[in-house]
Amino acid sequence: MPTIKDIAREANVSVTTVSNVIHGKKAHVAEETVERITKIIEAHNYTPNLSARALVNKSSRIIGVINHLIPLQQGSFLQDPFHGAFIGGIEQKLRERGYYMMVRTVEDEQELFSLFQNWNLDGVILTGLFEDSFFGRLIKTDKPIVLLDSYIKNEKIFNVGLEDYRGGQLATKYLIDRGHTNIVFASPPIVKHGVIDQRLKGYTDALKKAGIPFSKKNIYEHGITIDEGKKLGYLLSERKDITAIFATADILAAGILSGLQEKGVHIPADISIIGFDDLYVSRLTTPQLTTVHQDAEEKGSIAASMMVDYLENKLMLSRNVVMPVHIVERNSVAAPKK
Amino acid sequence: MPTIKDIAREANVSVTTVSNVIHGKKAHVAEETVERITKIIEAHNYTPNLSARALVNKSSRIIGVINHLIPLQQGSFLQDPFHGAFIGGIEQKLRERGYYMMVRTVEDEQELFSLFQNWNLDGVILTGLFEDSFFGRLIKTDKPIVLLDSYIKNEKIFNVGLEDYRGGQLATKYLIDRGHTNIVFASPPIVKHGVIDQRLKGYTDALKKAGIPFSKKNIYEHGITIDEGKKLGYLLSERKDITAIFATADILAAGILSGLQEKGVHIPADISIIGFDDLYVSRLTTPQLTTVHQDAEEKGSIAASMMVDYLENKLMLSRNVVMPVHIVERNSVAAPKK
DNA sequence: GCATATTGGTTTAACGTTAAACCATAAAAC
DNA sequence: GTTTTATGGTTTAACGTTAAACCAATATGC
Repeated sequence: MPTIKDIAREANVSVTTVSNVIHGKKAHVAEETVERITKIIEAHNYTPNLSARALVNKSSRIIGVINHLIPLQQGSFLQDPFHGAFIGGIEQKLRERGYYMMVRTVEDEQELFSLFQNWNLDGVILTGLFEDSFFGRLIKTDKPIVLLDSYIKNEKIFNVGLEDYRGGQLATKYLIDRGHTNIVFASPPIVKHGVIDQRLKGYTDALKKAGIPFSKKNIYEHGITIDEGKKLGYLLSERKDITAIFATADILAAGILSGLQEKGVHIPADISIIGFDDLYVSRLTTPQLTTVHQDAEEKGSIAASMMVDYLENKLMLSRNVVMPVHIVERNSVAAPKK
Repeated sequence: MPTIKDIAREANVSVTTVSNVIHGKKAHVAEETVERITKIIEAHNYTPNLSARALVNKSSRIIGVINHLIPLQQGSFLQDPFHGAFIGGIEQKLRERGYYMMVRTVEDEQELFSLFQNWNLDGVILTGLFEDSFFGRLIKTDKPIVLLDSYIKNEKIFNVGLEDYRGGQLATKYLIDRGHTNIVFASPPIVKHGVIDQRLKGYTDALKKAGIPFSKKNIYEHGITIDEGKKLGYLLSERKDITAIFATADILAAGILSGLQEKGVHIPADISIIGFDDLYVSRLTTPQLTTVHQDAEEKGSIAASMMVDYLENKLMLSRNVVMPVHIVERNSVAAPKK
């Protein structure tokens, strides 16, 4: 409630002097005055109005966490556990470093840019799919942009990604090493230059290395919900030739698992499944899912750190962090029946 | 990038006239002028600076979505699927109605109040546990406060809650109706006047109605993670006397299920389990969980609607929405063995 | 034909903060 | 003993927006 003017009045100084105290500019204010003002500030629990600050500084300490609405998306992106964890990681780190977070979905570049300008955002962390043109005006502002899992390459844009290719390879090799040769690749729709695309490359390369022919019949693109997974499970229960499934999302894997089980298929005895993500989902199924681990929360934390490090001119580790993956062995994979 | 001044200059009018056009105050501006200015605004993609607006209006159109950090909480509250869905519901509704969302964790009343004042927040939606004193200063501002699942009663505070008592009763009765008499109540720590407290009352009352004696030995308070649930599952596998478990969170139920199964207990043949929440978690386990359904996303949506309705002087349905629960029957409950 | 509305604006101050430029007074320099 | 430099401030303008108060020209009332 009190403003800098109230503090100034009570201390019998100008607002500039109070402002100087707040910003620790000791050059122009006597030690004694600093103390006096500090006490008054504390007594009134005064904290500066941030809208006013944003206005004059053209910087708000707000980071926009933005999701690009994709056509088929239903519900908020926050409901998906991966994004929940990711944004959770961002929230914690931003708070720790004294920044604020505005979460929003946008439909197009104009909406993104307006949001950015109107709130004097200090940077944006973006999730979803974008084309280069999406950033045109944003880049010119020289404010930091961090993308999640993007394969767009641009000097001015940061990225926090994952070893998707390696993950795909690892998962496939894991199955091959256990004797599987007829492996289904189940995924949400494959978008050029997207993460799934990379995982698919890992899959095909792993097959190639093992001398196993690639079959288009083994690629299934599906919606990424439990129910869609289940349907796919029913479908796959008809495929007597396959012995293993690589699902590029745990939630999908869980659905498939459940669909197969309903049709009397035993996992992993009849069919093995390996997932991707290692959200807590993967420990809920019976059998628990063997899966490729990634740390969504850590991704968020790193995205926020990159942002703030840049804003504060700190040394940045990298402009393109690629998080490692590893396989977590649980109980959904076994050797194929003879 | 352009400001209202730029628009005014180009249209050869004062900024007030532009402002009037923006706000649709036709009283003082000629139809022809409105059109001319509108065109210029559109040509430049001009949108008003919201920090400046917030400053003069003392209102930002930002709603704070605030979590009160509880001592033992690890990680961000966003990671928990219930909160993810809840906040997802808020996000969608606020966007739909032209508001912004600032998500943040606070440690104490001072932090909450400063955040509120400094950003000229239009209202706050709070999750977590609070005492009345937490709202003292906030209430005086007459801005809307919406609480999630709170049993604090205060004329000035809105609430979006759940039929927790009825849920507890329903779940317990469901088990009793199927022949169970020795029923464990498993929950996170029971806080006075909290949701769990209500569910517990529902449990005890259902027992009483059925003439089943209440036994303190059947109450287990535990951490609310899969691993904690699992441990509890191990523990409960020793209790040869019990035939059913009512877990007041699906995530806990899932953990218990898994712990019991590891010890060779068959669900539901040996022990029945009923959960609470009906997050998608409950469809992932084998067997799938029978559970008390609630709609977290809808709760968020309603919380946001109450907020905005109040801000816009719309008729509000209620200041204390209590969402209904119902039981979703799946496969984790059966009659006890003779 | 003079007072009164109406129409279509403009001027001015304010919101709370920051920062550049300015200004006394006292101490130091030579 | 005048000039220079610290020290410890203050004054002023600015950020982009809104809204109350003002004003001139024309139309209307009787």
